[in-house]
Amino acid sequence: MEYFMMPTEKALQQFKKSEKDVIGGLCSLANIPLSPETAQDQERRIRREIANSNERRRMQSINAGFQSLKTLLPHTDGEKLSKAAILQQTSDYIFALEQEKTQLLQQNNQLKRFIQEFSGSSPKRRHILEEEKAEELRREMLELRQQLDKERSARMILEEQVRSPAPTHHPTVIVPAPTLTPHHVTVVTMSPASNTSTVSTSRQNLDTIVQAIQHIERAQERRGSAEEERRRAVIVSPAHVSMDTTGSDTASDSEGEEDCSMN
DNA sequence: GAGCTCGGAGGATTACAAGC
DNA sequence: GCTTGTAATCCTCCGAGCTC
Repeated sequence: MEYFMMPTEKALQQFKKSEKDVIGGLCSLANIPLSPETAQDQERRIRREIANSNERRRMQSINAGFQSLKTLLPHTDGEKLSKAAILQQTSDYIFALEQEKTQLLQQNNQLKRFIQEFSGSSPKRRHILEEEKAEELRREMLELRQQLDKERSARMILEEQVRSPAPTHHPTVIVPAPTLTPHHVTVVTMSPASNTSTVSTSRQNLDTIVQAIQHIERAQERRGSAEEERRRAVIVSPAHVSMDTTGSDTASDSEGEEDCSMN
């Protein structure tokens, strides 16, 4: 088919060449002495044959390589694969093997660490573990401090509400300040928001009340005086509170001391 | 310069779809 | 089911370029 599409000149050239080959071959078979030109052609033909043979061998080695590659591929027994497919699948297979290798190395390292941890720790290792523990404690302290700051600011807001002139109808607890100054009191009010706000706010309020009660109990133990108890820790109405607290310098002065009471 | 490698051209073979 | 056209793949040949 493609032969007929070939340019006429080329076809003719090829035909002439093969004709020469045939003639040369016949002459050599018949021991007919060749003209100098034909001998040259024959030499060329021999060279060509050698080159072709080499090319065949090269192709055979390439194909052998492809076959050996194919045998290394998984699940290719009897499956027909082109050279391109063999190359592609080989590439994929190598990639998959490398992934698997990486995964296995990671597992190996994990197991090594595990064994090291459980096979008696060296002083150095112990030191490292202690450092880690200390770091963990530092983190916990930091978290507690942040939580404390939050609670403090929440309480400041509450105190601000207490100091405001508008009367509130929420239960208020006056907590004796844990200081030596006898007239300092801390006012803790259930905020109106506690009814509608989030659970965390209610929890904060509840915690504050509990802490206030504990404070009172401690104060009672310390002072032992019934009269002082009555004066320093009373549950009063909101109107009372606003009157009492506005007169005192509690809110601002007790700020630093609350840290101790809260902690 | 001989040998080797590479790329292009052409032919053979095979698989598959479409038309009858 | 058979024929035909087509695409894909492989092999061989050949010339050109590179290496030792």
